[in-house]
Amino acid sequence: MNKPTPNPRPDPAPLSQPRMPLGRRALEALREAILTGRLAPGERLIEERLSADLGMSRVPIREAIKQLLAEGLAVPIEGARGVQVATPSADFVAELIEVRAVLEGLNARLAARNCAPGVLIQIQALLERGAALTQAGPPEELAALNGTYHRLLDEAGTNRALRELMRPLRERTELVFRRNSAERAGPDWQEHALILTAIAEGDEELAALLASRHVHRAARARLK
Amino acid sequence: MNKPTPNPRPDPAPLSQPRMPLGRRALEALREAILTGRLAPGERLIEERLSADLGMSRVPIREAIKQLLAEGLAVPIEGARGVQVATPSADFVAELIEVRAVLEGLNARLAARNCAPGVLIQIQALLERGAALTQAGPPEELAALNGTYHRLLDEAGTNRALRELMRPLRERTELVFRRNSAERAGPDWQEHALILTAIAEGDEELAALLASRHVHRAARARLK
DNA sequence: CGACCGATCGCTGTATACAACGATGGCCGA
DNA sequence: TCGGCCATCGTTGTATACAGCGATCGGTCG
Repeated sequence: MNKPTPNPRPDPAPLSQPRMPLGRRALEALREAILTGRLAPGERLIEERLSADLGMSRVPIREAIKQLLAEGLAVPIEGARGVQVATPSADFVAELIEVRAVLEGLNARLAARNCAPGVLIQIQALLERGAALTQAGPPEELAALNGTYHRLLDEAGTNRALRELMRPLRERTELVFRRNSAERAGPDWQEHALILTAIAEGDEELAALLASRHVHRAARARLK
Repeated sequence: MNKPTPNPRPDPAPLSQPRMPLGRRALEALREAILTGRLAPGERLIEERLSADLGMSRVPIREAIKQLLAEGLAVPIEGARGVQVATPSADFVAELIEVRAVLEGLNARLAARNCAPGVLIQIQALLERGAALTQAGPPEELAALNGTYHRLLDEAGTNRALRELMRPLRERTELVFRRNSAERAGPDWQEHALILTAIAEGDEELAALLASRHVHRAARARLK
């Protein structure tokens, strides 16, 4: 009964089902639960409870929670043991936005400088689909589209270090703005198109400025 | 009620904090080992071995290694299980520098805008001590001074989100540049003084520009 | 009736045990 | 002699067990 698998499975597994380590599955499950609000901000993350919910032992859960702490989606409970879903203060959100604006600006600048044309075309197509859905599209589809947009834009930036830093930043702001994101979708997509144009024309300065301003504007619009 | 400690207490090194959780102690020990080069870049991190070395079980070690992965000081081994100390390629270092330059620029800008005078005075004093040590000081003392400088500058920036991002970035570049850092100390300290002056005068633009350029220049000087 | 004090319990920190997977080296057959 | 297969082992993934700490609640004493 020899299972000859000398091949180191290059199968790009359909995320999170078959052969992925439990720790990673737990992480994705928890992250998704937090970002969709199924785990509300301030809610405590109890290892035992979560392990029962997800059908695994506490060990992978613990691992996932530690990762969430590193990403800033969860925070240690003030003055006690335990962890809860992050509830960033308004001050802290402002600080996050300031950093994110600068980094999105850098990313747009790098994209304008280095981006391969193929990626630009992909983004262009995505933007058109997004603009069409802006009016009547189901919210979760729009959110998914937004995620894809940012992933492509990261790729366009061609800076892995930057990519690593931006992902958690985006998730943290998403965690805060999730509720009021739908209504702002229209202006957002318009600005995205402008940024893309600047990138396509190789105008570093303009692309950086537009991207940076976009972050500030989008945040302000959702805060009032 | 006396403490019946059937627990064998092998703490011959009470130096590293009395009541700190083991996971944190492991993390600090490993981080320090990596940054000082006692764990060389490319060296594999074996849980069992490290747990024996540090006198604890694999669990806290595992936790620490996961954290190092999140910070980028360690990376998963390509195409196999296991983790090794990071060995950033020249390309990746360039990307790190680009990001760091932007963030140090932002930090200097924020410091110029918001910094409390008390912190400035502290940094001023530090710089003078550093300048004095530049010629003949022992290398590790200079390194410690440099660390203190950056911590104070972070505090001056008054942005926690930024602080969180910068620390691992600095450590990753430090990991690469460790060897050739001593000889560049002189010019570094001079530039530090210039940046501080700009901050003290509230000149955001200049402070940001100087800080950003300083990162690029220091990196270039260490790469040739 | 109120406040302090102690037992209980829920949860996390840590250790140990076991399973699974891949790598390595030796052995056998061609 | 060389190539392929098999046993073994090293290392990580996962589960379970236990200890310790803090919070909560009930009881007793002022």
